Amino acid sequence: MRWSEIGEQDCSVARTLSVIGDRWTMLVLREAFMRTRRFEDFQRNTGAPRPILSDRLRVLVDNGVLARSPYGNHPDRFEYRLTEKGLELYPVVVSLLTWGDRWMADSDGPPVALRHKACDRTMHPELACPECGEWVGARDISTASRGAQDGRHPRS
Amino acid sequence: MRWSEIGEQDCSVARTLSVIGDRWTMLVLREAFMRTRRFEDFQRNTGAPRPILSDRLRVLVDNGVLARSPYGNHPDRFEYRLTEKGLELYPVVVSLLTWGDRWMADSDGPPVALRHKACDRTMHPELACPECGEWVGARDISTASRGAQDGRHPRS
DNA sequence: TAAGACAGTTCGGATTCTGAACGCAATAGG
DNA sequence: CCTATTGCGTTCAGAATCCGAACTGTCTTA
Repeated sequence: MRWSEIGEQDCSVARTLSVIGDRWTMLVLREAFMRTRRFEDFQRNTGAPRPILSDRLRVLVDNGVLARSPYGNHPDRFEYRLTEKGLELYPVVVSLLTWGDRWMADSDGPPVALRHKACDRTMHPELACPECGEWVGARDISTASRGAQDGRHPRS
Repeated sequence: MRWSEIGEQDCSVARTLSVIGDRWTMLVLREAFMRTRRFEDFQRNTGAPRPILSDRLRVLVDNGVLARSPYGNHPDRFEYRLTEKGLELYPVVVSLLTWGDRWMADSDGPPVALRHKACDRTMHPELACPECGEWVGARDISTASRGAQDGRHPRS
């Protein structure tokens, strides 16, 4: 199977990756969450080659994760902002950051700290069950696939 | 900048991606969380080409995300299991799944449901602040970078 | 008038990916 | 005993991507 066909899998993880699973894309999103909006800034901060960045921004816009809107004129200039759909990728980016802080940090400690505005404390968000409020980890959850009687075998 | 140098950025997201940011790797992890352990099963379920899968498994093992242990003999056979380090990637995978369920589902609904064992309910975990217990989204958090006086410019 | 910022696009060599085939040991079937 | 079949990779060569450098084109600033 080709990478370009992964979105066809009957799996929400695969379908998500078909939009944001490319190399560099996640770094573009990191920047977007850090309020980067312009091409040059995305390029400088992510380090992505220009043709790649150009392509990734296009894909994200086509998929409604970023919105491209004009901000200057003569010559026309555009900025890229997260849409509501894009903002909901925050848990993905934060989870990557949290894991990196825990397992990949060097002796200087985490490069960036997260502060919860409401309680004014530094922290790493964790997953909890919205039904009962308990914290959840890998061992607290089981999966049930939609019936396989349709001949397909969903993965997740 | 080349993708292979991504881990050199002073950023926890980038360092995490240097381990799990390759194409196919996330699908391998999805399988690992669904209790897939053998090469053939990873291959069948992810659809990754064999040489790619072989490489990705090696990288994950080298980075301590998966453990490779013998389970048969003559010929030697090995299985791949998540380590503690690997299990902590659960929030990343669940977040991808949640976003896919919300934004990429087809008319059949989510292919797989998550059940919280403790309260026996179907749900999607959400992020909360471990300090105060409040639910948190992108707008509830601010970032503070380690001082830039060292000449480096951490991204996150 | 010249230089620089900005937002891309074009080009071609360098990397990666990918499907098909192979290797090699054991096991199952006839 | 001979022949699949399963399992776990590796090898190979053509195809697809990547990526650095250079270029385009329009304004702004010196």
